Amino acid sequence: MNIEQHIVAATITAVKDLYQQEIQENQISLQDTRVEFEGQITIVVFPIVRFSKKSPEVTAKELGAYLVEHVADVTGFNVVKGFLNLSIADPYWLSLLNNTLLDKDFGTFKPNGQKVMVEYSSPNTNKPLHLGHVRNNLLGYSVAELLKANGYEVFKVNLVNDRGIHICKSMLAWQKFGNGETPESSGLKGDHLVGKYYVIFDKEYKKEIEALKLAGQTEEEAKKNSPLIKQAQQMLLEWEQGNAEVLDLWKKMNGWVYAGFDITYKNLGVDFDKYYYESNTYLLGKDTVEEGLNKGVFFKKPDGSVWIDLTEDGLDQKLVLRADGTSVYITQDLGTAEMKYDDFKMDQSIYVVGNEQDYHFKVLFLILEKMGKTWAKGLHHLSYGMVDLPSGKMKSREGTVVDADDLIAEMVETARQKTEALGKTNDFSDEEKERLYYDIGMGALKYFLLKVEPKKRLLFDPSESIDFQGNTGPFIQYTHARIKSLLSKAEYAEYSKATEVKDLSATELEMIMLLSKYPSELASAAKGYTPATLSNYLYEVAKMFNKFYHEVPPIVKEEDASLKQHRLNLSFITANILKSGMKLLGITVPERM
RNA sequence: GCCUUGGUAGCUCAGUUGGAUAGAGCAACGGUUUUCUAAACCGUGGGUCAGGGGUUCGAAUCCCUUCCAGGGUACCA
Repeated sequence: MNIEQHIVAATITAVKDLYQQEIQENQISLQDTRVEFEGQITIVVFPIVRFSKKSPEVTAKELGAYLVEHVADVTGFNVVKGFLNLSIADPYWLSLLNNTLLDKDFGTFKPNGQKVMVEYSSPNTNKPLHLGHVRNNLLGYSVAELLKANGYEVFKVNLVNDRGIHICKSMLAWQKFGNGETPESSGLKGDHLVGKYYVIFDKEYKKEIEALKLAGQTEEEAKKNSPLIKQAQQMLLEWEQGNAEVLDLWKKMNGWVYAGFDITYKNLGVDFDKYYYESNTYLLGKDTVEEGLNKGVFFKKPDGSVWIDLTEDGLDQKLVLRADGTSVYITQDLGTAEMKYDDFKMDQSIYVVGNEQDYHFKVLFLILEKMGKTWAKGLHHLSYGMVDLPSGKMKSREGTVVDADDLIAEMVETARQKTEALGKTNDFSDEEKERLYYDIGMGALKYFLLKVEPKKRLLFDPSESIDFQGNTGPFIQYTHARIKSLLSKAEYAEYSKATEVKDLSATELEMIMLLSKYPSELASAAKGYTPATLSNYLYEVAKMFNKFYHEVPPIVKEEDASLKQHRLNLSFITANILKSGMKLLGITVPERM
């Protein structure tokens, strides 16, 4: 039992002894004591007043006296309005540091036997990745790692959208205007080359629409009648019929894209346990529709189209199969969900997809539940906000996107400039330097994106570079490197208890309290599927260490061996938390920088 | 129209099951290096928590309402 649990238990018996009343555990509210008051743990007494039938101040005083008498580590108290501030003796915190924080298993969780799938990235193979995809990838990766750290068995899955009319657009444009251009001949990364033709298609398509409009057609007619769009549709049809020429082109161009994606994924540091391809799954779901019809979950309209009526759930009627028997988006998602479950039998399945699809997933999950799929309750849409530019939305077709590869290169370059300006890497080898600039640049980028709550939209201004100071990745990386340097200068070999230490400074005490929260931070980050809370926690830890480091005399020169060991122990656990926590964000912390 | 998510300092963001005087960073201004890495530390200024109403001992947080912004809205994904 930790001190909080002792206090809660003692408060329950106190209410019994003092007021002859039964209070429930969840009615007792504990919080950290604000720094301006004495004490470490505060009981909010307002909820207890209805049991004591006395004023908040009197209740607090009686309870405080009771706790000092009955709980060993509570050594004093003071009352400010309705708040009972408890002082906990230093030996308790020292023992917490020596026995809990420095335990080898601190901050780790045992396997919990649960399986969870995280589907993320899920790119289209007609264009390169942009900043929006970067947010998706980092979020998915980090959430997967967080779940792993919490004891789940995790499967990372990438469902690649490799077919459809948009893919045919790139293919058609390349065929017509490409003159056989290849990544080799152009020097372009494969995904960028394909993306170039996607943009060309759109440009030519718009030209045709304009021409048709001049010839008297409406916008709508022109969009339908443009020869290019008709050819693209024809190509899609041929693809579905297995036309060898079309399939060859499709394979060739997708191959270019995958080679490009591999590089971007590697730079982002993300990985997958399994890839699914829509070219293999797009026909799935028709059996599910049949099953739903038999179960009476769906109904057929006179034209033959199949629907579900969700009006009783506050939603609309939703089409699940076209009258001609072909699939819509949700048809294949129904089938794919089933297939994924058959493959992995997971307890939870998380879809990392932007908030523009909130409605789609609400419907998808509801349908599966109505069909009686027991696993449907484990499905979760991790919805995140769009990344906007000051000018508004990013649009691939119009070229107003922040390209992922460009951004990564810029971040690394900025890291190089800033680091060299500080002159700290003069004794680094070239290889070490490159590695460091990459780690710092990516640290800045990843932290920038992950520290914001997923569901909030995110504003990125390309004209302002991402910070390297303050609440940033590099600040935390720097703090880690600083500790590592300290430990090595002090020839800190390994942890041993510093039993002679009797007193703690205010900052040391605060540090111990903060560090002890690491496991619960990991748990709540995983529970809420949000790396943002962990990010902000790690920032607090780094900030606290820098304060400690600054106000304490040089530890390396400390003559009191036990005090020195104690301070190094504190530094050591701080570095461990920063390193392992940042790793869950996908960020590498350098040993020196 | 309807559904949904947001709105907190000049900017970017925190803010726990409702708890004490709403916090950080950036930007601005001032200070700190004969002391273990100054990507750091300390300080100053900066707020109608979008507006209004309600519930409560207590509301940025819960409820109602208005405004603003994003997203969705029956055969795109």
